[in-house]
Amino acid sequence: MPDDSPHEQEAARLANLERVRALGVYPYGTRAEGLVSLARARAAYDAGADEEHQASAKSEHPVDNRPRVAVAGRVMLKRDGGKLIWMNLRDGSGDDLQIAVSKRDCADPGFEIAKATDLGDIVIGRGPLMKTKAGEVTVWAGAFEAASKSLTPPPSKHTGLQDVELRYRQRYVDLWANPETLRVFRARSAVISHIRTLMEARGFMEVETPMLQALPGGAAARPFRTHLNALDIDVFMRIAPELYLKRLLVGGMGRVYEINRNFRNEGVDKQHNPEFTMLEAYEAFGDMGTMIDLTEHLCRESARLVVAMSRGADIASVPDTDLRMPFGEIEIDFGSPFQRVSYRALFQRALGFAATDLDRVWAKAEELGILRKYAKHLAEEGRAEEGRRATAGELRGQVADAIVVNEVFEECAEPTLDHTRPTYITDYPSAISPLTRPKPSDPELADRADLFIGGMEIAPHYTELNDPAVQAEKFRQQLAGLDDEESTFRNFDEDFIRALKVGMPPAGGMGLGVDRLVMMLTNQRSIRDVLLFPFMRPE
RNA sequence: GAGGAUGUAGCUCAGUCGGUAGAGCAGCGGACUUUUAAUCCGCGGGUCCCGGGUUCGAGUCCCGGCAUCCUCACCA
Repeated sequence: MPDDSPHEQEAARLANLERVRALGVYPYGTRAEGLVSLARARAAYDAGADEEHQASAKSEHPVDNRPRVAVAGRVMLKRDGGKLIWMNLRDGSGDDLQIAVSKRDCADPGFEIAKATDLGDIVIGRGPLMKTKAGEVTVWAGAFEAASKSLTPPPSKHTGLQDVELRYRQRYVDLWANPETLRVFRARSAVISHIRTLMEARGFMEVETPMLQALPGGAAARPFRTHLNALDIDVFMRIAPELYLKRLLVGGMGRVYEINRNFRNEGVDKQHNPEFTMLEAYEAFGDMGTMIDLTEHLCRESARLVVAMSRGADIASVPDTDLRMPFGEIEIDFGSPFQRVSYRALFQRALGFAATDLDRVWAKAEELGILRKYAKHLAEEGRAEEGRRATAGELRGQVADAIVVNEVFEECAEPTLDHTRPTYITDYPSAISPLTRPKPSDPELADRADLFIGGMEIAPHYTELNDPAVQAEKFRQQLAGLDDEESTFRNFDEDFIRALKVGMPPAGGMGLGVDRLVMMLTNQRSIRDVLLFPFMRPE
């Protein structure tokens, strides 16, 4: 009798669970020996079938020496033909494989277990590989075992799991129901592993620095605050590892890198998750230029890896000309040399006047409405008359020119970059680069370059500041410009200055947004699609 | 923070003008030893996101709320 409770489908599965138990079989399986992935099983057929077993079939006394395998997988499809049951299994190898359970050929109680198998169950099949009339490689089960029960009905076998929210919240279903999801995360894992290999090959040592910090620094961002009970003090999740990695340079570690999470208490959108993965690297006696070479190398070789994976080909066989990665409506060219343009040149090209032409910059800022938020800030701080918007003339002098130049730059110049060509913007203004060494030839400019790919900022590169006096002064300037809320967690890092006084070698540094790079390489428009468990509001 | 869209069966989705809640797959019963989204016969399954309101009557209209997505703002 059909169960008319709301949990009809679960009840049916529980009934099948009991059918398996009644056979004297534990439905949730045990350790299993000799299993091969479905992809390897298929490969075993291709390798073994042509030579051995076909040679045997043609001989006078054919023996059944078809390759025998043991496979495990989740049941995606089931076609019960009465005394012969067909199923399609899926595992994490990125392949599906068909299995047939015949009443005649399968050892007891395998056939009865197969009868009681529901879509979504995990099963084990052992037997020879064969090809059906239609040419499909199939495990002809001599034994069939239950490995785990799925009490929950699976998503549609046609469409998979489409609901975006469910895909993020129930990634454990998304991963096996939607092959594309598994593809993205296999690529992500391989890229990060490959980056480690590339970094080690260049002599960089991986380190781990504090994620729980008493004094969050190294970037301009609001931190998460938490509490350390043992000492009864507030501590912070790190916003960047930079100040600790530089301490390691002082200590004599010449080339260090860290791949780990940063936490920033800010907006959540398609490009920002509260926690995200960053590669940060520092090279003693390098500079911005060596770092630029490094990120270009890492990005290009990561692209090569992803292309090789998609082809099932060797990484060395993929030429630079094939590194055109689809991203939405465009293709991003990772194979050609990355382009370079200076901050001021890009500004001039996009705006039609120089970044140093401050009258026109301020006028443009006012035209764009950029000044409004500063007027609001000033009003909130009581530095301007309340209820009235300060004019550009009044704001000028209270807001740094470089900040306004940069607002105009980000609004008007950055979007004009060719999204199909990864591009370094070089020679940023020193005033907005507090941890970077000013250029000796022009102290107004910093030895800093930012890599943009597909319209997204992927990585900044710096020639690091190692003069403790200059660094201390820049810290002071930065703190002076902060409002009350920010200054409660932004402090002058005395120990970092003390470390610089010990002497840090000249160095290049960079930070690469790993999630964003993976987005580019896997054609995902949202950072949530490259994070296994993106942050979600609690249900 | 503002605006827009979405929320209906386990999954994917229809639902017209306000008038008894629909389909495919999944599920249940039956048949079937080479099927490929198996097929054939039969059957059951609903907090229409939540809470109010209008109405004789609300999945549908109105108000409030929640969640997700998109755009913008904020934010390196």
